[in-house]
Amino acid sequence: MVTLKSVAEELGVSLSLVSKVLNGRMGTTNVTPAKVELIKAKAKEMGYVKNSSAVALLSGKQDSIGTFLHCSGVTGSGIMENLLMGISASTYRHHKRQSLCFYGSKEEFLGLAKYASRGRMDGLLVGNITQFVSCEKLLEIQNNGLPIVTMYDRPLHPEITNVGISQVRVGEVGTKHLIEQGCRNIVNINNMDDRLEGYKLALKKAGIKYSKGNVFFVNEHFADNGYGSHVGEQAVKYFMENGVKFDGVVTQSDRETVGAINYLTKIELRVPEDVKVIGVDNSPYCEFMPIPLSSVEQNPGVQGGVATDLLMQKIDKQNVSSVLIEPTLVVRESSGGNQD
Amino acid sequence: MVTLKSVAEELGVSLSLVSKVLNGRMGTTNVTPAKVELIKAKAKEMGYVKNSSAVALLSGKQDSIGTFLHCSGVTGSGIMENLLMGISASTYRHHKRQSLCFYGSKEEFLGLAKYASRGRMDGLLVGNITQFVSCEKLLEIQNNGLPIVTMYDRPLHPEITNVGISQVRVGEVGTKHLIEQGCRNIVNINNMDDRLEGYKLALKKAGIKYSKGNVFFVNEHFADNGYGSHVGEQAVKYFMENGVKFDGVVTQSDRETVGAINYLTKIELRVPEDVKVIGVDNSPYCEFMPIPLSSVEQNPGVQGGVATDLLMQKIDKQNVSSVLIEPTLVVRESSGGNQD
DNA sequence: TTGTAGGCGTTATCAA
DNA sequence: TTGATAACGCCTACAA
Repeated sequence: MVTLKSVAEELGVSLSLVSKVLNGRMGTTNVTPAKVELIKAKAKEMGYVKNSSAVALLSGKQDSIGTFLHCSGVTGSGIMENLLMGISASTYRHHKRQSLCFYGSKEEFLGLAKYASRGRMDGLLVGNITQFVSCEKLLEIQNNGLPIVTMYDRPLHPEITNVGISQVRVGEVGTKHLIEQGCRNIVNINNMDDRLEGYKLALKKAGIKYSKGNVFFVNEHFADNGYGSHVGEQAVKYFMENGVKFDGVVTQSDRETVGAINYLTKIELRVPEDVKVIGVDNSPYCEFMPIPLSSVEQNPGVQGGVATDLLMQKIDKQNVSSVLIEPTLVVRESSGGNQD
Repeated sequence: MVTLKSVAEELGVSLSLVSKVLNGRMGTTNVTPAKVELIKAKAKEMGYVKNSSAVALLSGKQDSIGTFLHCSGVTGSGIMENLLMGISASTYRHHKRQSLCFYGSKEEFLGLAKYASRGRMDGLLVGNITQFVSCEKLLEIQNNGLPIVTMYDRPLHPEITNVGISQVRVGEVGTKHLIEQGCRNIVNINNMDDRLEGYKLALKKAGIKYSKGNVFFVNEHFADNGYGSHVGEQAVKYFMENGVKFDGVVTQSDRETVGAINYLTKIELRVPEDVKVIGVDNSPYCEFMPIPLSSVEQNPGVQGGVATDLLMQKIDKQNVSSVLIEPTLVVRESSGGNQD
């Protein structure tokens, strides 16, 4: 390994001179410019690179943040890719490195948690979905001096900074859009209280009465949390069989939207002419589906970036508080937005 | 920060004793079992975690590998997610950490390259697409003692170990499948020599004559490399307008498959009855499209895992050579596989 | 059975 | 203008 010492010996100068020259720390004095160039050239020639462990040991800073993500997520939605890109871009901006780990079970999470300390990283980002995370463990880690920022829908604990997506707004934005598109009987596929609240809010603001019969509560029909296309399909089927009249469907994922549209098409209802549909995630496939899908974009990239920025501030001992990211409406054909 | 020293002082014992106890290195001698427990308990109570910088400095091992990925990729295909999962799982198995960085330009790549050395990581994984990568730089890094494994279709250089996907096989597997499904006039959307070779190979093995007119060479029609749904659409349109008769289409992505099917549907050709279509990537949306898509899965997760395993071997000074991963056929309705 | 010393590569301070 | 030295936290060999 090429060290400062080896460069210095090669040139017959002292180690500390090489260090100063390479770091541009020569104080007010002048080293011979020729010597400076010589040293720099030699270091480059030998392929010298600073040993980050030594720097970290000395400075007490790792220049690295840890990222623990639950490995699931709605595959194909682009959420994880975008989240990672957002984190990566911010990390790069702050000249830090990112140490990424996935976990799939509580054991794996606790296994990772062992390494979460100042001796290994300057801060920790935890996110994707709350499953398997131990709030006590995170508090313990933070109390041991490692700043943490989580990326969940809502904060796990008042003392742990969180960057979430406003799920109330997710529900509201989609519903509001369909209302503006002329829908008056909007059904909702739901498995999240906040989104239901947003749905109700939008209806209320438009003076439309809320009816419980217009909501398909996923957990009453499926063991899992839904989000798959089969849920969209079943929900629409359920509404039809129960004689619920509707001209709009607010789903909770793009997959559900696909399922809903597949079923509507099968029973010869036209989208968006007869029924308008909007989903959540703005998945990449939205734009090239036979009927392009309108969707509420949750902006995971922004979430990752903001979370990283906040973590950097926390590392710098600044006070930060939890944040909610606003979702964005993306209008395409399934809600009658872009017909030509 | 909790250090060995602080634990030792708290207990009034020596630092080295704590070190020995926590590492289970007490040799043949016996420390009082009670004392061992006491030390362990105290360390846990104080939240002691080994300082990885200090260990790395001492051992010369970072216990960390770097991953440099180009940030593009076919969004929504799940390739990047799966690649990362594969790398992550293997990294975890080897008790290493993964330092992830994305780059989008040559400058960014070279910016990352500066940090690629033994003083920061034990090895380096580079992949996704070859764009902006400097082969000379990688060679320089490797010559400076950092083992590298790339994840590209083909090796950049004989001295840099590569884990690729056999693109010849990708072309062959899809074509062969359509032949087995009864197709005899198979057209091909193409922008990759290896896949074209695979396409020809499959035809040859089946005794079907290759005709250049059956291939839509993407670069003759588009400035970019294609892979989007518009390419599939245009390609099918092109074949129709040129009077090419076909009963099967081998595309080079699932997006192209969607575009092709969209166009075929528009001109009232039925998939898979009249025309069978197969794509590449086995993207998550394949299974819930109105017509579920058959696809050739490139197994990026396996690629990432194998690349990481090989890198670990390289780090251990073992000789390794480049590897090609076999693609896998996934049959669904678009090729007439799963009709019910 | 327990404690001490040296060194990993770097930087900052102080001395020459 | 340049060089020597201590310190960061840990581990290993060796001394007591």
